[in-house]
Amino acid sequence: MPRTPDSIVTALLERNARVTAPRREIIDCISQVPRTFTAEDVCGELPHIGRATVYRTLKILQDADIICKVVMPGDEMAYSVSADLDHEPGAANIPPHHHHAVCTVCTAVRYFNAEAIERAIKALSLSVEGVMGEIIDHRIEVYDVCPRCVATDPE
Amino acid sequence: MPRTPDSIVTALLERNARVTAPRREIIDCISQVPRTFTAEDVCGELPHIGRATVYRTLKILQDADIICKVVMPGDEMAYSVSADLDHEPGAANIPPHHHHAVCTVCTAVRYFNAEAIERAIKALSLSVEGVMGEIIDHRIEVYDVCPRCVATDPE
DNA sequence: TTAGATGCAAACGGTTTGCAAACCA
DNA sequence: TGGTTTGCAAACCGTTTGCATCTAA
Repeated sequence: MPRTPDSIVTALLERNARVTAPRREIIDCISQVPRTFTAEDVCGELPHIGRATVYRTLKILQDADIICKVVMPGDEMAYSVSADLDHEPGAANIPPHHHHAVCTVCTAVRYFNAEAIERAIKALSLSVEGVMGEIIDHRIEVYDVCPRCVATDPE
Repeated sequence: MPRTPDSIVTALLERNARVTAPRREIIDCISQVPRTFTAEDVCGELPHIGRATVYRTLKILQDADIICKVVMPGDEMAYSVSADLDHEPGAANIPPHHHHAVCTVCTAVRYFNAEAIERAIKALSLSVEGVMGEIIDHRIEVYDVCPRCVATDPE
């Protein structure tokens, strides 16, 4: 379930942040595509909005877990609109633990959380004797060619 | 098996890169500690070496898989000296697939490659129906408190 | 009405580049 | 000796900040 502009506006209001015209435009801009983007991308799309406003707005959205950073194949960072998982039953306001699959062709990001991987990482602390200490957190990025790009690409 | 300055020098020579005095100093500097570092850190430690030289040398070392980038807990990138796995039997010149465990206290990086995790990620493409396409690569960062810091820290 | 948000321009920090001098193989 | 590498300084690029103006609540 992708983020709709409305759900983002609601999330902003819940955090007592004002919903201004520039913010609405930025929200519409980034929720139109499932691909990763940078602050500079948004500035390019919305040249009439001040750079500072774009950067400040993206920071707010990141703090609100509406967008998050993903590591791209070349080690650069980019933003991605988070999946709309916030209102799932039982999740309260804690953003659920998740990982990213990034398409190496179109940069579309999909979210997943595989129990098997979580279990394997927990088991790590035991298996690699003396190497791993107390595991606190982890980050996983999977790079793939997404189903749509697999279907499109001739080879 | 951590990287020794000598093994790094050898790796440079193999790539037909000259081993100059500044490069030696940089190599000694970064192989002295197991912690992550930035270009700026090296510039701070070796102020008599030009910034450009530091940046250029680190880029060469990265291209040679002697150092690599790791994602820190706050999403920033930092360098880490790679484990000296290049000359393992059968590995030829292909740098072996590995992942990072980063200590959230002292930033010490350790390397691991758990088969269980690799298998779990391969299984992903089947388990999350229609979400994952052709998996090309992946990146895992585990954040922990390393054994040494666990032993040191009072709580 | 007013705390909060905007836009501009300037400052900032990290990184890259051009080029003459210095150096390693 | 000749092709690399260095160091400096300037350029560059993405990001942040100060401040006067504007605006959503």
